[in-house]
Amino acid sequence: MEQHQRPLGRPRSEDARLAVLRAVDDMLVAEGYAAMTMKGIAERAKVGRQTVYRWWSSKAEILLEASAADAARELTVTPGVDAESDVTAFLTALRDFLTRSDAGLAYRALLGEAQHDDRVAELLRGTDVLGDAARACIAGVRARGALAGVPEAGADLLVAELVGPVLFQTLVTGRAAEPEELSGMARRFLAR
Amino acid sequence: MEQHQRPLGRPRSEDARLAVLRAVDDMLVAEGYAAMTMKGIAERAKVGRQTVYRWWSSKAEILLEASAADAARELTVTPGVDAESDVTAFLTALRDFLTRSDAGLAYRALLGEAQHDDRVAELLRGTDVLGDAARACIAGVRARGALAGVPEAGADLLVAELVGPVLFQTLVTGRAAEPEELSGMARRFLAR
DNA sequence: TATATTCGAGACAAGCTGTATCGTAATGAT
DNA sequence: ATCATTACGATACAGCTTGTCTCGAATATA
Repeated sequence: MEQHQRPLGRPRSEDARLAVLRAVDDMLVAEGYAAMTMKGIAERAKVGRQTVYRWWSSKAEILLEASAADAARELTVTPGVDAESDVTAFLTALRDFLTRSDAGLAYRALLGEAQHDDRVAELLRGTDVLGDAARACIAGVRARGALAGVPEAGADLLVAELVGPVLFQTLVTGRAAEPEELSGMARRFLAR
Repeated sequence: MEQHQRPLGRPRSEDARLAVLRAVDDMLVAEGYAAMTMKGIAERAKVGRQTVYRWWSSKAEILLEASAADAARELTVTPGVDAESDVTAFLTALRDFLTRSDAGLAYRALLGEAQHDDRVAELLRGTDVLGDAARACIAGVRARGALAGVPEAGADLLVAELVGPVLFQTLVTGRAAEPEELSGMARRFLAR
């Protein structure tokens, strides 16, 4: 009866996969998203061009795979002394992610591409790092008794009000929020 | 002494200029930003390719010129009965702009491009339609006596907290805010 | 008339795209 | 051991866009 637990033929090369992910990571920082090409990625990874196209259909897809894990890790905040400090810590992590981190640079590039490519938009909604991290933060402070008067129903709205201001500052003004601004946002967020 | 009030040589063709702006507007809706090319724009406008490059250096620049005036107009809100209704009206206009309007589609494409092209980022900050409109809204409600306890100093922060949530919903979740959500945002914004 | 600048049109080299094909390598089935 | 199947790196290929350059013609000023 033996069904193939492994598919037929030569197995996918893990070396090639990692080389491609690595190349994309490096090139994003070194040359920027716009200058990155599928051809350049293959050459930098020392990999056949067809091998890239076989497993990914766009540079956005590669970049997402290369940065999603880092993004989630950088946005995970360990609980502190109280709800307000937790929210402040999350907003600080969010600011650092969006303005300083390589994974954040990748996320911004992907979010940008999503604005004029529906396939990338879908892709990005499949792994909503920002939303997931924000929801985790909100669940944490709820477990502490904060936001008691706020119904669970409007969870998406809460996420938007928590993440939106910092996202706006990064995306449109290009300015990183100051610590006092972040703690102010956290205080007002919890005082609703 | 007669200094040239008009520069020497054949003057720029206004017909060609308008034809290019028109072509970009049409193509954005018909084919999307990604499919738009400088070559395609010139052909659609029935204009020489060099003529396009002579006056604009990228499709982003053309698109900004083609949509900035519409954007500013769509984000201008006439004062209503009180501060809260004014803010709600602004947020509603912002939502409609970002999710339904052609000019908003252009703005999202430009903001997206700005995330991986520094020249577009600079360009966009030169004419900050979202920020200007938000500041106008805030100045309006301040003239009504609202936000009295909030110092003028943190104006940028106010703009971010006003615009951020709706921008987040549009850009990352792709969802248009409900009217109750918008009025809730307006109420909380004024209650700080 | 002479000069200067723009116009539409198109040539041109360079680069990327996505697919196809080559011979080779690695794995499972018989 | 041999075969079938799939992935591998490498490369060729047509099609497209890019940005620059050139051409003759048009339209303005001096």
